[in-house]
Amino acid sequence: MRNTDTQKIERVKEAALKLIVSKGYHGASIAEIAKAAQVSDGYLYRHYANKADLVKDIYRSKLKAFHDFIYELLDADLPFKELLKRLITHLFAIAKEEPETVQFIFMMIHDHDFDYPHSRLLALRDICVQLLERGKREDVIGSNHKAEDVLIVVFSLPVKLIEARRKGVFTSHEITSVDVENITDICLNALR
Amino acid sequence: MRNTDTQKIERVKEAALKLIVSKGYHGASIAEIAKAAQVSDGYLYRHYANKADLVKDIYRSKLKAFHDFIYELLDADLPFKELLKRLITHLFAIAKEEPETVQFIFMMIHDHDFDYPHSRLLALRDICVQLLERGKREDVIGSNHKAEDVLIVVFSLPVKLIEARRKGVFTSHEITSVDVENITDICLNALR
Amino acid sequence: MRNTDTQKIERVKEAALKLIVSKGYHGASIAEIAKAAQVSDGYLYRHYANKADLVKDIYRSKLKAFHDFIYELLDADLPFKELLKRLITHLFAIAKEEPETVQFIFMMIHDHDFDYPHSRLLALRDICVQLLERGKREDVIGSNHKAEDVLIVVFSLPVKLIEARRKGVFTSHEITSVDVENITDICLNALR
Amino acid sequence: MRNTDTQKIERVKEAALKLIVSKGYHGASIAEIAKAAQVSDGYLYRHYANKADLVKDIYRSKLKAFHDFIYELLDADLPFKELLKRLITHLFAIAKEEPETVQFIFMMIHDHDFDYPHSRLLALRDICVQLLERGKREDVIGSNHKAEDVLIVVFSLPVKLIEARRKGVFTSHEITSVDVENITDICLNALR
DNA sequence: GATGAATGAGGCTTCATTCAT
DNA sequence: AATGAATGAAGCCTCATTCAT
Repeated sequence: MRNTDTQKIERVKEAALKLIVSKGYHGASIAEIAKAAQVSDGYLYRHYANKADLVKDIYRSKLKAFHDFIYELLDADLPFKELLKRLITHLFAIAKEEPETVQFIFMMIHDHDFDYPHSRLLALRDICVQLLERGKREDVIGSNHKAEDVLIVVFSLPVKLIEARRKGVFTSHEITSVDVENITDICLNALR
Repeated sequence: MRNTDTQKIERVKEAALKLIVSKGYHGASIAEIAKAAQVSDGYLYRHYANKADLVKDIYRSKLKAFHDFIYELLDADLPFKELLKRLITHLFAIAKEEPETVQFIFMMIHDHDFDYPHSRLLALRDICVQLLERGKREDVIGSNHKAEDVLIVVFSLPVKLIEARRKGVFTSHEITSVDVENITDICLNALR
Repeated sequence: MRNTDTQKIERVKEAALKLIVSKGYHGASIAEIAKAAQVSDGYLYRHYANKADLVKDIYRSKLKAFHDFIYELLDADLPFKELLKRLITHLFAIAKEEPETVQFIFMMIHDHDFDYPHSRLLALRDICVQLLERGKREDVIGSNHKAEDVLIVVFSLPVKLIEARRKGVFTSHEITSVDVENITDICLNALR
Repeated sequence: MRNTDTQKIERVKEAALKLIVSKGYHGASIAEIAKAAQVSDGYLYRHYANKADLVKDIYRSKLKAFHDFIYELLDADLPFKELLKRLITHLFAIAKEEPETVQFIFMMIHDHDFDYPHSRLLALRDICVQLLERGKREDVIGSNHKAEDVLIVVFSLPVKLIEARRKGVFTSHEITSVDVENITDICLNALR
């Protein structure tokens, strides 16, 4: 029962994410989400007060999953470059395996109706600070740099590549390990 | 008459942009846009076939204005670093003076209902290629880099800073000339 | 439940028919129809894709009910004249008991937006052919006549009387059995 | 000028009739009518108080033209059968040459928003009475018949044929002189 | 707990009509 | 006299949400 329940709500979240990415927040109706999740319309309202709440929950959990992954990386005792490479590899893997998730986060970030959750903001800050410290300790990040610089470099360059490829600005080739190396180097150079 | 007309439709475009940024495409109703522009609901439909058309027009024109500015920079015979600095300065100026415009473009880029106009894609490509050539000629961009790398670096780093400041990830300080220098240097390093 | 449901949708169809007759297709708004049927606006759209669909359904069902009645008459083994009399009596009865229905069908027939359903066209053809055969077999219809003549005579004369009375061209007296006799005779003469 | 004026308003009436027939009363917009008539939207309102007035005027004038034609026939001293034949020929001719006119009248007749003009009702009555008298005088109409019977027979049978052909109930062949003879005979038989 | 029928507010769009020019 | 830009009421339809079962 608890099991069924968890599966049901997971199906709802998955369906919501996919439909919102492909049709926008308002374009994805509760009826459609419920149908795709093989759940009744009313079922949603036993778990969430309204549509926005459902979306916020998905947003929060996706961000958390990403941050959790980074914390795991930080816990493993890796050289900075290796850490960065794995982080970028992970980002590209998500973009490949569940491109809707990346799209979804992009959409939410730019939708004023959905604030970036404060707890996530704190986590993001913390992550950047830790990365900066690691980088400086290993002398791969210049002493003049701040945590904000890390944020800007590490969390925008890989993401911009994903976007550029999806849009086919120059090419639509799948992202490969060559790209990982390239982006990692660019990031390292940027922060030198 | 012609004058009034131009002002009216400009008010509509401005109101639409602002409301869409603050409430999303679907959240900004025609009624609200028209009211904010002090225009009747029907007025819109004398100029655009529908709501999407209005938005596409704004999107296209904002992108074009940005690309036009860059082309002007390219035409002026500036050293690469100076060119880059001015480009970044311009981006920050827009973000400061009309933050909604930047937000609007972000939203559109991530909204599947609104394709990036093909003509703009070509312009963007062309701009990156020209920047790459300039950079290589002056030996400030490494010979291993491609136009895509320029795109990723030049068009994501400054923009990410704008976003980080707006969200107050680390600070909400206004962006200053110090930041311009900093971001310019990071970009140059990134492409070395 | 099922019961309520059927009643509801019947109320909608009835209200739609009446309002369309009195105000025309475009004159009868969904809001008005729904209100008259004591149903919400949205209710309609759980049963029909749109307004036109609702109207088509009513149109089709009214024509079918009429054709079904004639088929029953044809199945009963009546002399041609008696058959004709009953058909005409039925038409007048409908015109008296539910004048809107007759009006509705007239309106639909002359509205280019609503095609005469093909299945009904075939039924009408079939009915005329059967009537012709019967009449010829009993020698009350001249051998020179075609099914089209039957159509023209049987389905226009009674209907034109209904219309003339409704408009009060000569009189607005209710249609009586005397009229039935009269019209029947005129029809029989016409096809002799 | 007067000339131009008359032409203009005639163009408007013609455009209105055609558009109303093909798209319905509400489907034909003033803008479209004005455009088709190469006239400004506002021009209509210098001649008619509103859209309905324009339509009423067209309706009235089309009916009048038809009645005038019949009065001319009545004035010519023709045998009843010849008179009837010419009337029917005329009806078919209109149906062929300007089918929209016939359609238009049908639509108006069944549209409760547009009353049959009283003056036309009187004319129609008068016409039927005169036809009845003629027929009786020549002994081709039975003494038992009333003016209403004439109305029903003469004004519904030919019209129903036109409709049947247009809809292709049995055939879509153009109406020919053979049909004229046939319908004339049927009418005469009907009134014997 | 779960459903899904029903609601009705609100969205986009059309178009008859007005009126300044 | 004639225009046509502008209006805004009103129409059709969608969909988040509720609630009886």
